[in-house]
Amino acid sequence: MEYKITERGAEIKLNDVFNLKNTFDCGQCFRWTENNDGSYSGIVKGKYVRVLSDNCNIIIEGTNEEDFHNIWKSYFDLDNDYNEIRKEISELCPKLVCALESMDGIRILAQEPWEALCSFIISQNNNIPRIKGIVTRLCEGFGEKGENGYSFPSAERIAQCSTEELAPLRAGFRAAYISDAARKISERKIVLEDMYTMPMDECRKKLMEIKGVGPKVAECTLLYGLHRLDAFPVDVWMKKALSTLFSGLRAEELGRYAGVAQQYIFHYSRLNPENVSI
DNA sequence: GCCCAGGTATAAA
DNA sequence: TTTATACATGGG
Repeated sequence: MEYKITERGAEIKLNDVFNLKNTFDCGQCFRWTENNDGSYSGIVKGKYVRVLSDNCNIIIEGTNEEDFHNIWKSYFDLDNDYNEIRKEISELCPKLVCALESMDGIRILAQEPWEALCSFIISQNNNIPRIKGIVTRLCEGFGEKGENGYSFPSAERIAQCSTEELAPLRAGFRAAYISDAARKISERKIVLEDMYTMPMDECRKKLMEIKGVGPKVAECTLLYGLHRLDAFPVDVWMKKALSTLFSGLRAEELGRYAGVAQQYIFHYSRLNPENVSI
């Protein structure tokens, strides 16, 4: 990865392709919006940027040297070469080559842990447009207002909210889960940042102490919020895809990049729904 | 109206 | 330990 910081922002040359649409609209995040020209805008840690991509060349518009190093380099996983990751996955599991080739340029974002946890609690039994709506109302209602939009509200802020205050989110039964998560995080009964290095089984167990967090939400939090690329969210679709499209493939076969593989499997199964049903 | 949405808590087999 | 049902809401 090479880069230079200009007046415009960070201009980066990668070894692998960065496909914005596949990355931002694949269901791993809910707060990036596409602009008319195909670029995307979003806010992370209260900082707004616009991202443009031309295959391996990307521009993070509106950032500076400091934020590039402290936020964007890790957020966009720029130090990982996804050609290398795909190569490792395909050597470990040749069955997946069709999936790896089906969707070029996906990256697994390193989102903020609390935002990921909260977002995936909201995602349960829900669809992406409505998840985005709830997350937007959460930010506009309780986040900090900046020049170009709102930040994601802290767990401390949400923990202060009564049931009535959360009602405008129209999150349904998930509102109580959001409250419980916010309380446990703000009281430090659960410390998400510890989970960057904790053994996976401990992380899962700890996360599932939160009401409304089951195996799926726990894995999503670990994969997308703590960048644990070995996490492996399994839902109904994944179960079906593993047993049909990939003839009995097991998660344990996928190694340290299981989470990346999972993203490709999910996409491939969505592209070929007729081959997924049992 | 009816069905479903990358689930989970709860109560029953 | 496994299997059924309710859960709030809104878009198709």
